[in-house]
Amino acid sequence: MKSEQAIKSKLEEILGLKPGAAELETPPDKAMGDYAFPCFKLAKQFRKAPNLIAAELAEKLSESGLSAQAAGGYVNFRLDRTAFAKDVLEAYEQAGASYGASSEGQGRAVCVDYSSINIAKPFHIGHFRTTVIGHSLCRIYAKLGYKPVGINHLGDYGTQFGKLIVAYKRYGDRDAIEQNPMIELMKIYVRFHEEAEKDKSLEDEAREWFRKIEDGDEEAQSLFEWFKDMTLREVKRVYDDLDIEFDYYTGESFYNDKMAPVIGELREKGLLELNDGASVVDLAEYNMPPCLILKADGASLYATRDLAAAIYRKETFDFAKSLYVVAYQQDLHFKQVFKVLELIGREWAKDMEHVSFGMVSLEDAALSTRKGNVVLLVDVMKKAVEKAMAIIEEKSPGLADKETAARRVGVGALVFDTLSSNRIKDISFSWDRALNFDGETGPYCQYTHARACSVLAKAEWFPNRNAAFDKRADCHPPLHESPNNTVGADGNLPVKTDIGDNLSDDEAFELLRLIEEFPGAIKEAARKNEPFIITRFALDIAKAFNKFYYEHRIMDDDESIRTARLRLTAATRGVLAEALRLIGLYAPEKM
RNA sequence: GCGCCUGUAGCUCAGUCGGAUAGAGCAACGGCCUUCUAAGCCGUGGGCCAGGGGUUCGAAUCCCUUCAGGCGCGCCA
Repeated sequence: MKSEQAIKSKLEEILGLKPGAAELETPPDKAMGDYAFPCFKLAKQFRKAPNLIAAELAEKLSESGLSAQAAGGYVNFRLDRTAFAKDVLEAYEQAGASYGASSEGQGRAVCVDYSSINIAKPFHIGHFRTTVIGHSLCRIYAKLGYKPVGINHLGDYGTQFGKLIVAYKRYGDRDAIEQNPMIELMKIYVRFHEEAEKDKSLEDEAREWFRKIEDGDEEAQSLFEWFKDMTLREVKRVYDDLDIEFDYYTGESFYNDKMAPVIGELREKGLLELNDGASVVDLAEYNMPPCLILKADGASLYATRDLAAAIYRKETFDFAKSLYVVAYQQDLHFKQVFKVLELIGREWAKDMEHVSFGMVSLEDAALSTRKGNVVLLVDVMKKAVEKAMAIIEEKSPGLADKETAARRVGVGALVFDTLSSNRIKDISFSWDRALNFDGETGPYCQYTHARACSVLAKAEWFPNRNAAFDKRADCHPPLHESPNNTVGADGNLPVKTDIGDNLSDDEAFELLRLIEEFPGAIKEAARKNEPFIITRFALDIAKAFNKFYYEHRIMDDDESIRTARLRLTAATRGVLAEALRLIGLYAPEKM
């Protein structure tokens, strides 16, 4: 029996079930078989004990040449591993760069609103989650044939900037701020809040300055632009290290002149009602508090801006999906916004999704810029890279371009750590965990990749070995830049060798099974908007490879064994590199 | 008060559509480098799946309920 699908079809045929009805499971112990079919549900239908059904089924299946065995109420199957190995490797080698890719997106846009930093606020570890989740989703959707549109919805609007100007004019030192913008701006911002406790007039002053920004006052405007420039300059360094590029930096202020139509439409459709002077959309019918659209003084609010932004994005990109990678504190806000869109007849409201995630806390205290209780991302990155460098100096002193390797491994550890549990879970930031390079970590996966590369290099099997490759020898590029189905760029290596039963051992089989599962894992990650599925996959395949590597000598003296194992190594390496790329990690060739 | 989310090993977390004996990593302890990278591999110990009821042949998983924690609930974003 070659594949899971073939087993299912046969079962359905014998039992007279409709296609797709038979579900297979994986037995708890490999010795039992590769797939299992539980017969308990059939007991009622056939009025027979499950173990009897299993026994009869196993007999019938065996008659038709399958390796089926009854065990209690289960029928266990063993695959024809030789044929399976051939199928999986050929599928991979044929697809090459596009293995796991699909065209289901048909080039349609998926808007991903993520990272969305605040101007003049430091990039702290709390922002890291939205940044890496959003980035990974962009790559996953691109893999499935969508066109991701990465939007950094800047927090560039609000009285906070009035406060900052007041703080700057009172306590700011231009040179100090130029030297170390985010830290210094944070300091004066914190000081503003301390002083404002004592002197309420500061708040009024701040509101006045904010009004001046909006009115286009020259001094206010230029100060604001200065804050914005410094923030973007600093944050782009972080994005460079993470290999992130945004398509748009259209922030909140971008929608200032785009809210009138939607407000008008709400009013026209009779959805807007006055309540204590404010204009709201009542959502009691949907078990939600009212959605505030306009303040009593007529000013717009957060929701107003998001409604305008949603409509703008639909009109501009005609998205298939529009995602908001924002912490779960805003669950209600997005529910309200989506509902209001539905109420004004935007049927595409169903295509919007709040990709919410848990809070990041610091030693049991919430992160708060205002209180100055932050861990800056640049500091964490710096420490991680230093640690990676120290390990490289110790273990691979001869490595070329150690700086790049250290940066990729150090940053990779942080990204991987952030993507290594379900989005919804809260995270308590821990230096120990973030800087751990052992066990289920990014460096572990990267190390495994480098190990595989090392074997392939030794066999002179490295894909695409050429001058360009040598220049970037520190770090392997994504799979799509380096299709490794071109095994033997030297042109003298056999690709279509007969695998025979050289890959029928448990360790090779586990790897083949994972390679086969990769395309499904990508789809599931997209369906759930959960990059963690890919993180888990990367760990699984890395573990399986290390086990394989330990149990079997890849560079065996026997040529047919060696070739088969090298093909498996090449495929594993390619899939692992691609999995890492999908969650935003580089896969170094050496480390 | 109301709503949403979370609760699995000392710690951090997996656990698919309800399936066989609940799995990893960290930390602790003990093994494995003259063979392809030891950032690795193997082993040992560690569990009332928060508690209680129910549905089911079968529940960590579904339903009800209690408890604990987090978040949100009109003029911030």
